[in-house]
Amino acid sequence: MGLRTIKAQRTREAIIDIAIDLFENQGYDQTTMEQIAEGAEVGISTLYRYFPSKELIVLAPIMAGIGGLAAALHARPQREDLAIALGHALHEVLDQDESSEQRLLVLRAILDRSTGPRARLWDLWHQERSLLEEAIAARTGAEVSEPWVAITAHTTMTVLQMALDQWRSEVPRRHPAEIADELIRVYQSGSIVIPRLP
Amino acid sequence: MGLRTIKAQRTREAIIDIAIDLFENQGYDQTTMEQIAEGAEVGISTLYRYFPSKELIVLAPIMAGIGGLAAALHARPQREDLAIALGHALHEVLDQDESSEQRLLVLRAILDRSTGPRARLWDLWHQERSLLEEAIAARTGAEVSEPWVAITAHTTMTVLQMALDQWRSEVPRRHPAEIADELIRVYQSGSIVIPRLP
DNA sequence: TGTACATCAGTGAACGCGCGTTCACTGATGTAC
DNA sequence: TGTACATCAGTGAACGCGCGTTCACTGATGTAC
Repeated sequence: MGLRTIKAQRTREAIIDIAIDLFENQGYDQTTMEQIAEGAEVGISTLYRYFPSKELIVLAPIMAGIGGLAAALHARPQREDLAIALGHALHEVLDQDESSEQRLLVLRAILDRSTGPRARLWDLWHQERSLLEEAIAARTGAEVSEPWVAITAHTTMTVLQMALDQWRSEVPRRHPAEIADELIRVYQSGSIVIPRLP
Repeated sequence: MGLRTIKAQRTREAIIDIAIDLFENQGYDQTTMEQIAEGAEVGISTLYRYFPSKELIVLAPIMAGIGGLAAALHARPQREDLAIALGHALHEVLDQDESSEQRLLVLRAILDRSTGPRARLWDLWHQERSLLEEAIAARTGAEVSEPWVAITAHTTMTVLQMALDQWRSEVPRRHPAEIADELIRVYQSGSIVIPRLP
């Protein structure tokens, strides 16, 4: 990697770091792009070279971590059973190193307090689910329109989401993947209450 | 109801009608509050008397229809089995008259094309799920933190969401509640693929 | 190793834009007597 | 039934604000020879 690229990465990191810092301390809405630029010691126009919008400064690092579930499924060997492959994919996405875990916590705390980006995050989740549906269909040869495909995708995303939610609220924290396993066991126990026909 | 109230409702309806019309024909982002005010023949400040933001003009009618699942559950008799009560609640929320169904279709089409309000809608869904968790916990005496409560709420919301998604894509359209019933049957058949422990 | 040129990160200043707020005001509707 | 007052929908015009865009430019890094 050339020096130019390294410097560019440093700038990008600097922007994210200072932005998260400001968002955390004075709130997302109260932080202006001007302040971020000032803090990162770059011009405002440089900000927009790296991030097309203010929202994406917060969301990019989150999606780098959480997104990619569909990709993880694609990467599993073809002959592997779908349910098992989904389990592996979940684990891969939930395996984060310590430092990104810390950052994730801060980011989610910021999002909880700012509707705009939080809502945008849900939108990205929905896009990811859509991708997952396609990946499931592609792997099994099923049509995306078949109900079970959507149900499987929904359920998998639910496990992912619940695992992270649970993980955030725990003290002391277990590993997210561990929590996901527990949830999967609850599902498999068959004791789930779901709506019944009236 | 007094004349004053009636007139106010008319104004509110006029605003929504013209706004939806404009959003549909020229796009949400391309429509300004000024145009809406002009079309509804009121001042801009009047707009903000009825809707705190541009987004809520689109979302208010949607949430009036879809929201209220938690409330519907609360309204079910206490002694009724939870699963059955959830089934009823779903039906009540999905039972719409013909005209609101039509409007719902237009609204969702608008949302599909405009990230901002669509994302906000997901956020409202999440809030509704949160309310549903509380309602479930309250009814059963369970703690909100118990995993099965969250799973049940998630699953119920999923059925609701999938029913509406499926309904939107069908030609000819069945009744949404009918589709929900079919989904419930798929769930109960036990043939759902969910992630398995690796 | 040096030179000439290409590429690209970063600049900075100006600007358009539309959302949402504010406020003192008008006039119709509602109510108390 | 009439009068005096209270309430509240609607006005309109001005404004703050910050996001995102634009563009011609600089200077460091990269590359071809």
